[in-house]
Amino acid sequence: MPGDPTIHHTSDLRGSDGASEGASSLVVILVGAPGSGKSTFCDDVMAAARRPWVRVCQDVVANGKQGTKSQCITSASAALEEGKSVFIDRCNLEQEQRADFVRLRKVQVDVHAVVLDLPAQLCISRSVKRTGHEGKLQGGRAAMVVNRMLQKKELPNLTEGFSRITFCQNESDVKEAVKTYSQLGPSDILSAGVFGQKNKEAKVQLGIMKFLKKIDKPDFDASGKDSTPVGNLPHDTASIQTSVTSTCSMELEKNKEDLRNSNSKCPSQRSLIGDSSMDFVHTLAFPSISTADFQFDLKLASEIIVDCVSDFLQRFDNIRLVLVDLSEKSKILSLVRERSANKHIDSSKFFTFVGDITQLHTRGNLRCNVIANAANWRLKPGGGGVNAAIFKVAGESLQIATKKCADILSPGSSVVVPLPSNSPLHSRERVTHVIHVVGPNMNPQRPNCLNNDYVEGCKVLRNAYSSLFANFASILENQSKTDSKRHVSAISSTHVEGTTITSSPDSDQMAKQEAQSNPDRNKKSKVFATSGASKDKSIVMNDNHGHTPCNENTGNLMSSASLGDAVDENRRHAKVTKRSWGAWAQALHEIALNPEKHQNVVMEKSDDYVVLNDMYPKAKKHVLVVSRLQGLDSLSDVRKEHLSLLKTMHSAGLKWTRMFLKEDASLMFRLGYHVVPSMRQLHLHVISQDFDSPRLQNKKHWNSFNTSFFRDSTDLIQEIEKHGVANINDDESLLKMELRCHRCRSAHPNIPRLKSHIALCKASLPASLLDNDRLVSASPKG
DNA sequence: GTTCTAGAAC
DNA sequence: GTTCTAGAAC
Repeated sequence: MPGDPTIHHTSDLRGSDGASEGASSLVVILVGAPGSGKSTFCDDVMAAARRPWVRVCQDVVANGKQGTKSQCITSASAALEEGKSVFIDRCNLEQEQRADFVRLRKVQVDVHAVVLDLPAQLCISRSVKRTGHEGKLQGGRAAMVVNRMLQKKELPNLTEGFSRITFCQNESDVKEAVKTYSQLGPSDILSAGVFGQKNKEAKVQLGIMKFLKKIDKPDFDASGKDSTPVGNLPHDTASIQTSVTSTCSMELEKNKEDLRNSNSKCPSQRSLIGDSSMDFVHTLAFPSISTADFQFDLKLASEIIVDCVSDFLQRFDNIRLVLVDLSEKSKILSLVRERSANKHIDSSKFFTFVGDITQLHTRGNLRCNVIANAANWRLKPGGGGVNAAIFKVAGESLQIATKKCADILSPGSSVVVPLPSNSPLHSRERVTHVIHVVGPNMNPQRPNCLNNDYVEGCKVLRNAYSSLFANFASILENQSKTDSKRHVSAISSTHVEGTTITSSPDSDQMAKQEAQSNPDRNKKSKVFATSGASKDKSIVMNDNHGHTPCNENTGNLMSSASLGDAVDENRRHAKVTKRSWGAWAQALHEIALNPEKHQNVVMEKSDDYVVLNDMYPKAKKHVLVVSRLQGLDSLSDVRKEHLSLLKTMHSAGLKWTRMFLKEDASLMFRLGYHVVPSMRQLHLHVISQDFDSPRLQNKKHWNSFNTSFFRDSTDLIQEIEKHGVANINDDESLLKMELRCHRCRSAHPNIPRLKSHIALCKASLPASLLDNDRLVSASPKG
């Protein structure tokens, strides 16, 4: 072990004796300045490794070229999926730079840090001397860069989410660490904690790791009661090493399954979550999401439920999850029971329950402090089923409390609402929190259903449960913080050692405390499920993505709400609220309404539309067909009555493509609309697919034409014919997606590189563009 | 929509 | 140090 190579090294490296179901993968985040030897460390470990490793290096992640952080995350996730362990080989000197990689942690995936904290002088001299460095950082300027970076250095801390941190401060430390990791067999597990840190002053905060059950509590008394306030945890590295390699810890890691099934075997196994009295177990009761009104396939749903439950239970002790349904004959309950038994899930931690979720305590004699609601996207009472029942029993106070937390909820996400104590659900049923969840809709009788797209549906349903459980955990975490604060204050005021606080705080009080510890929680927000593999939905749930309030942007509200009676609601809503447009967004509106004043730019004019060149073309050919109908500003305003206008505009666009193709037969075109237009007045983009233009300058430009932010005119016409309204996903995070070539789908770190690539890429455009006449070219379907 | 610019990343 | 992004202002 670095710093003290002999201590605990043998016990440090332990096999799991085949007890675990599968090998645990590792994410090892290297932390160090350029020249600290990160790549060499990876190479040395991988040369002698006893498990499969993948090195993810930002300098080469994009097909051998420098890539982006999100590409690194994608690449790391892919390696983990394959059961490989991953080195994150980038500087990672600041906490923020590490955070996204720490989020790769999940069941069967631990995240470690290896800090190559070598003398700055050494790093600099190595950086200056080297040649052919992947990151092109070498020679004279290296010294300055390394110095600057080291000034910002933030050494990693367990509270960031690492289960193990190894500090290396000299070559022999590095050698030891290389040995430790290279000897790690496929199912071996390294013990948790901080190793090799010389600085005794360094604070070690273990609260979060305890919460995540990733490390043992370093100190507990013989009675097994948690008597050590966080502030009293040993800061001395040696004592941490001793505690994490105790017999109890060995058992814990050797056979997690056995220990999960028995709280009594190892006192330290008891989680410190929430209620410190052991007679109450935090319990979340939840209905099956999406399988009633939204008609999600029961078998698939049962698989997802059990998988998500199983994942979650591996992380937490002293909690219970209960799936509730009204009828004994419930198919979903029996499917879940069957699958759960097959997966050997501890039935004391997860079980099904027949009864009314609003009367579990009084009628069912089942104490559940948190219940989930299968909510609608508007978070409104009414409708039917569980949602109506919960709002009815909880009374108006739940509506008010909900309004304080969120406006709307998108499928796949959830929001926690602390239940005021005056709610009957709180006083009678002892429920302190309701978590509203929205799942995917598979019911064709409802607008915007997923049309049997079970790939997307399963993804959304998984997200819904992950979000629900993570939010349940967040309640416990907040309560745990509250308890631990109280605990500390109790000890300091009375000096009675070992006192445990058994009172459960009033939820109003707790809500206030929560608001203090998490200011965003009570912020009124829309809650959107984020898309993109790099984001961990289960971690950030109450994320306000910066969308404008509903009354300022009808379009935004409309299509983000893609469920149930969203369309009707928006029609009503659209009548009373209109999006406001900035002065700069009025240009097309002005031209469309007064084309005679703009003869210099108008190339064609009819009663229905005008055609003009886009003032800032994003390709060789880029024209706009602008509707002249007043009040029709964007796709979200389009209804069946506009169908013929849309068709007329499409024909006009096609006419112009034919003219362009006569000039240059190699061009290919798409005709479509931006889901959220920047300029007022409905306008159709006719754009050649070369994207060869100096005006294409940023990510937003690219993604607005190369993600589902761009909707093909033909598809929209079809949708409006069928449903009377366009099915649009206006998630503006689409505009921030990684940059991918529209031909070969390769990812690129920035716009200049993407542009160099697309200038050369000879791959065909995706086959999907050949469907439904989305692509217009000189030789049809070519 | 663009332009400007601070600051992130290396 | 340079390159590039992303947010503010218009």
